[in-house]
Amino acid sequence: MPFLYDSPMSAQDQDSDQRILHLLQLAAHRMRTHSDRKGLEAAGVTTAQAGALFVIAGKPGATQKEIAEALQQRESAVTGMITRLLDAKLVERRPSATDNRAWSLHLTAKGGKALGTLRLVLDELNARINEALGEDGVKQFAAALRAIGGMKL
Amino acid sequence: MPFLYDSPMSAQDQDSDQRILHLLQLAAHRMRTHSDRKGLEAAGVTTAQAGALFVIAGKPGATQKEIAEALQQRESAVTGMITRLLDAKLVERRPSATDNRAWSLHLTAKGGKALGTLRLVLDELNARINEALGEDGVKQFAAALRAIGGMKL
DNA sequence: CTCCTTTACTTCACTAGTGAAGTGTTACGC
DNA sequence: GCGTAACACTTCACTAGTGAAGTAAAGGAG
Repeated sequence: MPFLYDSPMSAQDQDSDQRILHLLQLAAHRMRTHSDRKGLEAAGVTTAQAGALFVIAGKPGATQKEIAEALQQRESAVTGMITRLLDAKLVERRPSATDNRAWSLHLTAKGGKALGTLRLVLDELNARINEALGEDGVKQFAAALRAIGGMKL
Repeated sequence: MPFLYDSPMSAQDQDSDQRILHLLQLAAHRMRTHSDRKGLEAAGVTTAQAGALFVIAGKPGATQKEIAEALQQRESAVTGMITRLLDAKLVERRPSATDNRAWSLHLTAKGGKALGTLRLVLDELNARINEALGEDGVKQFAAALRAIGGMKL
């Protein structure tokens, strides 16, 4: 029955054909849950929390607005995140010296230590990705991700 | 001052050096929120819901276990998702004919229609990605995502 | 100086996921 | 057959995000 071969794209192939979009979500989700597990067991910190800690470490005194911009999220998401980080004593905040609406955020000693541990965990995972994709592969992959990040929507 | 050029990686570069991992999360999150907005306005359906609908469309009668496997999630996540899809009348379920523990899931007419609309939205976004990365770029990108999806963890 | 708009943050209701613990079926091994 | 292990699904507490609406401080333009 030759007709079967005339349409090699069977139903499930076309349907999983959210294509790149779906592959991207799947890969990101897989990496995220894995690094969540590793981060929690090694430093008691999730991937999302690590993101905020990295931003604050890179810019001590950062405001929530700045964190929201760096992580490409709404400020309401950052409010929630910072609340959890304050509860966990990983971060502390004081009123901004120059703007009474804003907070000035800083890592605690505990936060700095957690970040150090986290870095090892993430470096290890990044190394595995490097290994899987190869030197050039990683560069092209990063360029593609940046291109998607820079797409006008 | 030549020394400035000796260490081009300044503090914030190293800190955002969760590297590929972070870029991947950022790009995935950006695409997701965008397609959530588009999907909601065009078909009243989110990206995550679209995922489940695609699986069911590709395999009518699918069980929640099968959906969880296809989407690489826990079954508890699928319970929640299906509950919302049932509430929205996009999906219906009957007891499995062969296993009294399992449900047999099917799209409703409304679900099928929503999926059709969704496909257009996602195709459009995929097309924009194709445009941004180029023919070859997309192939390499997809290969990289698959490699990451297939990494042993 | 006053009005008005913008801005930094908060709150709320909701979607979406994890992971652990629990319920009830099914499927074996003997 | 019968007990027990594996399995399909559910529930719960929690993290993490959106988007809309609200509060109070900041910063002009007149």
